[in-house]
Amino acid sequence: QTEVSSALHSAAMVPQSDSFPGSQQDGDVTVQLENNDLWQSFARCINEMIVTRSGRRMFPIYSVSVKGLNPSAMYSVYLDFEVVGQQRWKFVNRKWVSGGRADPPIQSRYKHPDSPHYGSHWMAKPIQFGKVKLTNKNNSEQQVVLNSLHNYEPCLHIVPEPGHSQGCRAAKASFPQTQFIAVTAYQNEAITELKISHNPFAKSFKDNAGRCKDEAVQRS
Amino acid sequence: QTEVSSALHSAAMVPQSDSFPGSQQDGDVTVQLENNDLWQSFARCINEMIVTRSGRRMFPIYSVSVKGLNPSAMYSVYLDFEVVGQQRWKFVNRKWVSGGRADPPIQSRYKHPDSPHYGSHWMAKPIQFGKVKLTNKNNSEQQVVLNSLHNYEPCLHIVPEPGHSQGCRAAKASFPQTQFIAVTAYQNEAITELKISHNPFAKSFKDNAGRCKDEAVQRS
DNA sequence: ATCTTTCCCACCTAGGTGTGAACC
DNA sequence: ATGGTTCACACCTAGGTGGGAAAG
Repeated sequence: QTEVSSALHSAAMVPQSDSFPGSQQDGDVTVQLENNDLWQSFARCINEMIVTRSGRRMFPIYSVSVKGLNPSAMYSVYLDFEVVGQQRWKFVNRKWVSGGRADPPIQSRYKHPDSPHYGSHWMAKPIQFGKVKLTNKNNSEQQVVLNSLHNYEPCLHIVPEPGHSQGCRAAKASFPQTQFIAVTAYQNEAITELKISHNPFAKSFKDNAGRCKDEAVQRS
Repeated sequence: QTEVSSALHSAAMVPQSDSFPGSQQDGDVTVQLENNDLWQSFARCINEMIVTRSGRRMFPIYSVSVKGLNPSAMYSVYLDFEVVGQQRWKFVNRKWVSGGRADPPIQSRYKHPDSPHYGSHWMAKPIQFGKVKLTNKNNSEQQVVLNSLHNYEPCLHIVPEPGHSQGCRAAKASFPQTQFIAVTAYQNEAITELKISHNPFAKSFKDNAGRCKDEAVQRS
C-alpha cells in the first residue's frame, strides 16, 4: 500500500518534458505554468480539490502563459482533466492507497470564457482559469464533472478556430505538479492548511491563535 | 429656458426609426433594446448617469438583442456615447436649462468584453453592457470618459472583424430613450428615486418608512 | 461501525449604491 | 456666496471558504 502511495507521489513530481518542469513546448508553441512554486508545495503533500453539487473553484488557480501562437489567427483554449492511472484512491492511516478499479471516465471539457480570441490576446497576459468549477453531478452547464477519489491531471488545449486559422496546429500541454485527487471533503490536514494559508476566501479559518471564533456566538 | 428644457425632453422621446421605438434596422441587421419600459420611465424624467474618477456603472444596464448577423462571421461589438446638441446643461429651479457651449468632445469607445465573437454568439442572447463604467477622468483604461453636464446618447456598433468576416457590413443602432445627462451628483430627485427603486445595489436607501437607518448608529 | 456525501452556517472577499460633509 | 466635484462611509449584492452536523 505504501508502495502505491509513493508511486502516486512520485508521478506528481516528475517533470513531463526535458526542460524546466513549469514549461512545455509543442511545436512552436511554448506553455509555462504560472505560480509553479505554489503548485509544487501542494503537490508535495498530494493535492486535493473539492467537488460539490453546485461546483467548486480550483485552488491554486490554473494559470499559464503562452508563446509562439500566430498573433492574427483565432484560437479557443480549453482545459480538461485526464484520469491518471486506472484506479481510485482511499485515504487510510493518513496515506493515499489504491481503492480499486477506476470508474468509467466522464468526458468534460471547459472552454476558457475569452474563447475564441486572437493569438495576440492569448499571449498578451497569463491565461487564468479562475472561474472553472469542479462538480460531481452532471449539471450540464459550464462545469467540469469529475469522479470523486480519482486522480486527475489538468490538460490545456489550444485549438485553432475552424475557418479562421488556416495552417495553424493545435497545441497541448500538461504539468504533473498540477495533479490532484478529487474529494468531497479534505482528507489530508496538510492540504487543508495550505488551502487556508493561501486562499483569501478562507481567511476566517486563519489566525485561530489570535481570535476565538466562538466568542461571537452567545446563544446555544 | 423652459423652451430649451422641453426641447431636450422631447428629443428624448421621439423614436429615431419608423417602427417600434425599441427596435432598429440597419441593412439586414435588427437591433432591439431590452428593458425598454424601464428606459422610458427614466427618459420621462430626463435621465442622469453618475460619473466618478474611478468609474461608475450605468443604470439601467444597456442591453440589446440582435438578429440578422452572419452566424459564422466574427464581429466585435462597441458602445460609444455621442453628444446630443452643442450645449452643456444646468439644473436650476428643478429644470434642466442650457448652460452654454459644449466642451470639445472626447473620443471614448467601449468594446464589449465578449469581443470578438461569432455572429451566432451575439444573437444567442441579449448583449449586456453591465460592466461598462463612466468616468470624468482619463484613466486610460477600459472606461468611458464623458464630460459632466453634457447630454449623451449611447450608440451601438457591430463591426465585422477584419480578415474574419469577408463581405459583412458594419451595423449601427441607437435609441433616444437611452439618452442621459452625465452628472457628478444627481440633480433631479425623481431620478434618484427611480434608481433606488430599481437598482438592487441601492437597496439600503429603500424602505425609509419601515426602518430608521440611524437607529444602529448609537454614537455621535 | 466506517467511509463518503450533503447541507447549512459564520466568515470572509470583492465591489456596487446613494449620502452628506468637505473641498474647490 | 454659488455650484460642481470629491471622498469616506454605511449598507447592500454576489458569491467563495472550510467547519461540523447530519444523512446516506
